[in-house]
Amino acid sequence: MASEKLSGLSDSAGSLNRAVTLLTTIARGSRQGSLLTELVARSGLPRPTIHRVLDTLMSLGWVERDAQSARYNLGADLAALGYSAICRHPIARVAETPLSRLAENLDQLVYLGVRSGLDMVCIGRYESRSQIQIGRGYVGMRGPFGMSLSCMAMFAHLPQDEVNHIIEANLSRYHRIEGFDEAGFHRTVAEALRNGYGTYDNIILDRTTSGLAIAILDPAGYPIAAIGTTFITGWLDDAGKQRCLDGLREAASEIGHALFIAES
Amino acid sequence: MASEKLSGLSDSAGSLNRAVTLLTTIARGSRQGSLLTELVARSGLPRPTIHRVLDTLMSLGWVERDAQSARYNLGADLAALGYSAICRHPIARVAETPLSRLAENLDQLVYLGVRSGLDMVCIGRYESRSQIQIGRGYVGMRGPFGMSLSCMAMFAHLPQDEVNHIIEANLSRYHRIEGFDEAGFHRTVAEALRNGYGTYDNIILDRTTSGLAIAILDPAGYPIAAIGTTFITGWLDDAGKQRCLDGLREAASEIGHALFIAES
DNA sequence: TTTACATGTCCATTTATCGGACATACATGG
DNA sequence: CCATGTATGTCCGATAAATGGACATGTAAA
Repeated sequence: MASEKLSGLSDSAGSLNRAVTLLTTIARGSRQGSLLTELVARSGLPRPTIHRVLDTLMSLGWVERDAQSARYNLGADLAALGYSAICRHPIARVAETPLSRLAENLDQLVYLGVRSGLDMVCIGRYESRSQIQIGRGYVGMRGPFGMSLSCMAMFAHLPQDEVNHIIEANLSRYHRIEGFDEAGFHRTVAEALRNGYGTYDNIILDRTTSGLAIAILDPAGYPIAAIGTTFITGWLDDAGKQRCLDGLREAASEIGHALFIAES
Repeated sequence: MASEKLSGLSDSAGSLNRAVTLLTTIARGSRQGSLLTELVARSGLPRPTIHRVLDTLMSLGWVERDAQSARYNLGADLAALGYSAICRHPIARVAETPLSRLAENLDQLVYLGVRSGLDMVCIGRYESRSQIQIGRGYVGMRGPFGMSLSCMAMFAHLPQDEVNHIIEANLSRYHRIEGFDEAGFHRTVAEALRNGYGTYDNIILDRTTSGLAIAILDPAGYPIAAIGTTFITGWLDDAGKQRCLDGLREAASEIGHALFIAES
């Protein structure tokens, strides 16, 4: 248990790496923040080191600590920097219109997600007018890459090596999730690779919802994001699923064009 | 010239401080990113150090470099972390509804901004249905604190020491802005302190627009954000301005309540 | 060719990081 | 009341990393 490497790449630059590892670990935790002990367990770093780095990060405003709960959380200055970083990566802005429209047309919840290292981050959630919204994801939610619908769509376009590497590196994290079914997971991944899009039926976290997802590709064919939609299992027949797929494909293509053709 | 201290607080923890300074410097620059030389001039750090730290930040995905322009910019992984940081600071989410409504009621552009150290960061822009949108600000824009409308409203609620410190520390940055009028600036600040809200008439950057702003306070009375609205100078009479102020006050109070009373 | 500018790299010196070990605080329970 | 477990705070010598002056390269203008 514990002691994963978060980066997966470089090992240079000590304290900065430690800081990034810690911030990522906090981001992976609950929205209420994390206790120091939890960070020790999840990051695998020595406790005094975490303590020291967190002090530095707090003095920089990148980490805050709730007075009551003593939980560490991402700080306001990091959020402020986040706004600047986000506005230079226009994917969410470009996706806003087509995905809001799609959610309305399908009358279903639509998600937009990107990969960040070994994680999947939800960067958009578009609700329909229906009272019933299937899904508990929220913008900013971060989980192990592979555990959400959109990941399946991206697996279908990632090089096989990369898929294997991600799954292998994240397997211990998958197993920490209650009700994880490894055989079912591998079947779902294989199906995604075969279909070229992501499907999601009664696997992993949720036994009553299904979903479909399509990747957004850069000009080289590499998946940079994915959009997915969820519904209650059995509520859509094949024609309904096809309508979802068509809508997702159209939106993905529209977003890809806006990103790579309209750019400068 | 150049060589400002960005932090203003701590001097411990070498490389991490350097990294944060650099990221902030990049965020302060144009949306297209910054050349290494520009970062040298604006950050005041030695060039080899910047070069090295940027390499590290690039290996972490926190900084990217455009192949053509050779400009450094905030990276995708920093943006992803930004989503997580932002969703733990619910101000923008809470502000969405009241400020969209306000923009519609006033039929004017409404901004939401927060302070981050010596900078002001725009974290919300709410457009009316009018074809005429007065203002070039965008979400993620970062500038020296004191140069925008919302800062005036926050000055009115900051301790005098802090006001003086910010202005003194930023004065050289103000002067770098074309057309900066120091006397007019000080008059505007004094007026904000007297009124308790921010006004903005023909000063600083823009000679044709005016604005009004109100701070959002935490329970201790400390300003955590500000909302402002802009219009063409002379287009509003005193009654119109009063209507703006009332709307801003109401929205500020609503956001403050949602943040601090509804919270757990 | 010369001058100027932006960037890339080296490496001896300096300095901060590292983390095991120890200390504190506060529950719970026998 | 003390033993036990758990979460956190701090010290400090050994170690490893950051530092930045100096030099090198590539490129465009004079």
